[in-house]
Amino acid sequence: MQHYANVSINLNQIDRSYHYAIPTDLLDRLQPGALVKVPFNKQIVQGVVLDLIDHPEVANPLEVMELLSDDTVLTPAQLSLAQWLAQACAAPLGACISLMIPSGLSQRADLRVNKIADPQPGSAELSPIQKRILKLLTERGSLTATQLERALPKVNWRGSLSGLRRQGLVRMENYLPPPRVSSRMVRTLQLSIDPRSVPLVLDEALGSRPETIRRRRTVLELLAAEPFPMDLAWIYAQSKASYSDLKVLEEAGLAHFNETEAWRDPLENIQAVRSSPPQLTPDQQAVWQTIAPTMDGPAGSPFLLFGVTGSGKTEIYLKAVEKTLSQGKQALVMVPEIAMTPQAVRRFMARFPNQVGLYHHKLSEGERYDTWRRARQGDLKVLIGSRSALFVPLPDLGLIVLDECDHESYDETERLPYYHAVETAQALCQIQGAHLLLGSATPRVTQYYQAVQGDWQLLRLPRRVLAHRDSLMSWAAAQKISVSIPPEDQSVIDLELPEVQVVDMRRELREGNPEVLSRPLRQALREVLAANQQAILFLNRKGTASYVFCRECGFVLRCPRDDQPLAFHQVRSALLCHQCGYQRHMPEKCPNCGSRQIRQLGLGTEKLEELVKSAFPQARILRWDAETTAAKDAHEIILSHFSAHRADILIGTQMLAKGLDLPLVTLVGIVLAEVGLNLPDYRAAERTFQVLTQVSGRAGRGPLGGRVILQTYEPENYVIQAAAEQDFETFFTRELEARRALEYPPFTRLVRLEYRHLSEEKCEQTAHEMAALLREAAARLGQPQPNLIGPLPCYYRKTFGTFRWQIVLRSADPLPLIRQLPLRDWRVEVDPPNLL
DNA sequence: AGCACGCCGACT
DNA sequence: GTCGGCGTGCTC
Repeated sequence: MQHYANVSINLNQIDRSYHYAIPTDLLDRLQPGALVKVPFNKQIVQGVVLDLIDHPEVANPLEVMELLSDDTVLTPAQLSLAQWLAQACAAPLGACISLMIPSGLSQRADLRVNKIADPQPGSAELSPIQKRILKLLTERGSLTATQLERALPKVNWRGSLSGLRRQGLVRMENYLPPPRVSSRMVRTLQLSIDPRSVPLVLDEALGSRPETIRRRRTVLELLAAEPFPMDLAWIYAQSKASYSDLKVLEEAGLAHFNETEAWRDPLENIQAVRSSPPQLTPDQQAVWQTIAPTMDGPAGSPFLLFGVTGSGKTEIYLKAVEKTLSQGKQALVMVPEIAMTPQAVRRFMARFPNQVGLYHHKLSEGERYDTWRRARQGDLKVLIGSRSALFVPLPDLGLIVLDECDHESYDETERLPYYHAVETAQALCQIQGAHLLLGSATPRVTQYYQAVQGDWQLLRLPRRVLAHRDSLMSWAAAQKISVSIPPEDQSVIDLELPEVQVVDMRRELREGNPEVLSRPLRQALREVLAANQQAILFLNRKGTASYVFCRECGFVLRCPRDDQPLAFHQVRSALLCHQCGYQRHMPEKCPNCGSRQIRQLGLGTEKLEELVKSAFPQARILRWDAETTAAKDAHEIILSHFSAHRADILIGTQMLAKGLDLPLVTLVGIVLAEVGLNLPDYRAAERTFQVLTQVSGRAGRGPLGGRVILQTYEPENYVIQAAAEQDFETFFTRELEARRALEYPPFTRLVRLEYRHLSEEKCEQTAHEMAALLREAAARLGQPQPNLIGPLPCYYRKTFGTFRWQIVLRSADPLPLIRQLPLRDWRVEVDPPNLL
């Protein structure tokens, strides 16, 4: 019998597990994955049993205090996934396990403080803080750490408390507060007799007054018609009966009360009409014929479904899910920004009624808890969610669909572990033997590289499908417009990509137009307004801040050593290369053409709105960016206003790239295409290409067609040109060569080490010490000198008053080296999504 | 994470 | 002189 448990502590920074003795009453109830309460360094905390062991590594381990879950909280697959995550992300195991505990169940240690004596007149004087604490305790009785924190913000009350305890004035007690969620139970009533004997029940058994007898008989008939226990609320609504009526039926032995669990379901009030699969287009047919036979066999390499928005990827997802369900397995469907895209959920609900669950961080704790339990029981066959849905247990997982796999919301950047949903999904599929289907209109360079290398299987849906004939006709009728529709026999209509016109802004300036809006864009806007159609103006705000370029010739100031754009640093009034640390003064004149028109970019959406307003005073303008969407539901409000044609021009940032079909939009104006391209980051080119093609795709989503006007100071740049041609292959080939030359992924792997501190000197010093440790560790491992970028200040050098410095390590296999380092207080990102 | 311990500057 | 700031080490 194994009398000890190896327990992972559910605290974010704990990087190892600890051994505890199992008390006899728990000996046969503890198993790997169980949630337990344990003492830990004078605290009481939550932990998860990793495994049961015979011999503890310390002499007299403390005992497990309590089993907190009847069932295990983590499935075996989840335990494996947590261990994989800890390795892959170089993150503490505790943080990885915490991800998989539904937030309502997770408990944090708390402190309760009680006053046990009044200060004696003769004894030592109390400090001001101690007096305040005692006063609070006298007024309010016992206080928890949370309450003290609220009452005494920014005060070190913990330190003062220990003094009070030494004097015997207060008692402190560590405890674990109860979980915040539990199952919601509803009372039900069920027939105790055979339904066929209900008509035989005598009136006398039901009561004395005819009215009462009728009410109670109605209840019996209701129950007889329904073989399952019935909610009391449902009975009341249908029968006018009251609780006392039901009680009488119970006492007469005709029915009995029961309790069943009521699921809190975020999809409860969403209507979806059941729909059957449409006929596949020939392209879809071809793709499906590759996927379907593979899905009959064991899981192999992932599929990458490469197709522009509107090319019909979702129908393939639906087919794959359908096949998974027919094999008796569960499917996980991951969608970025799920909270903002109810239409995707509706489509799955319509195809798989009553089998779909929804999971994302905006749900209530109760909804998440119930969805988690239904998924674990195998009740839910399809789970749709954001990246956090990866950590919902699906014991019979057969398929993961990951839509728009290039999307940045699949990278966790806020808190530990800094994981990537695509790689994590891949690991989970491997653990559970499930198939993986990725989809993207604009895959990342690293992702497409995997596909061309053959690690992933590439599938293409090259054409945009406009719409099915019927829905198109009804839309046109509703808008009171006439559309020309191709011949009768085509039920599906292909849609051409919009035409893109590149406007050279240097030429505009030379020819006497110094404005932000070029003459062709103004003209196009005039035409759109005259035709009562809609336009979108796009300005990529990311990176508008600080690169320096010449308006005369388009020249961007770059590092002479490695060609990275130089960033302008206000404080030092200097230009700095974030790749190698090269530094120089801001020049007076353009080094390329001698013009004095050299400046850093300073245009935002707000300024743009102002310019457009004065140029087109009659137009109704909406602005859509981080500022105007701060309020709750602002996204939907702005979008619905615009799609209802209550505005003519929508001005916005990258948010515009995604979103609804807007068929009345016939013009997309890209105000300055190369913004973002000049951020000092290795993925700047691919992000710019992605956002430009996505925004261009907003034009011409309807039968009215559409066009794109792309303004730029760098019309020769390969990213701009490829985006204008919507030519992914050319972009990919050129970008891959650039990555190879600069030793960036996919040719190396990166690890970003970031240090934050209030003092910049401290940052700089600590970063240099760490760089030295890195070199020592490499030598110890017998590796060549590590390939480092930095130590350097981050591009966003100061955020919320703290300074940031970073070291980037480039290596084919950086993890063994990273594991050698004392990285407490450092932020460690393996395969960082950016280097800013 | 949070607690103890030990070292330092600021103020009674 | 001590209060309370913070850096460091440890938790079965």
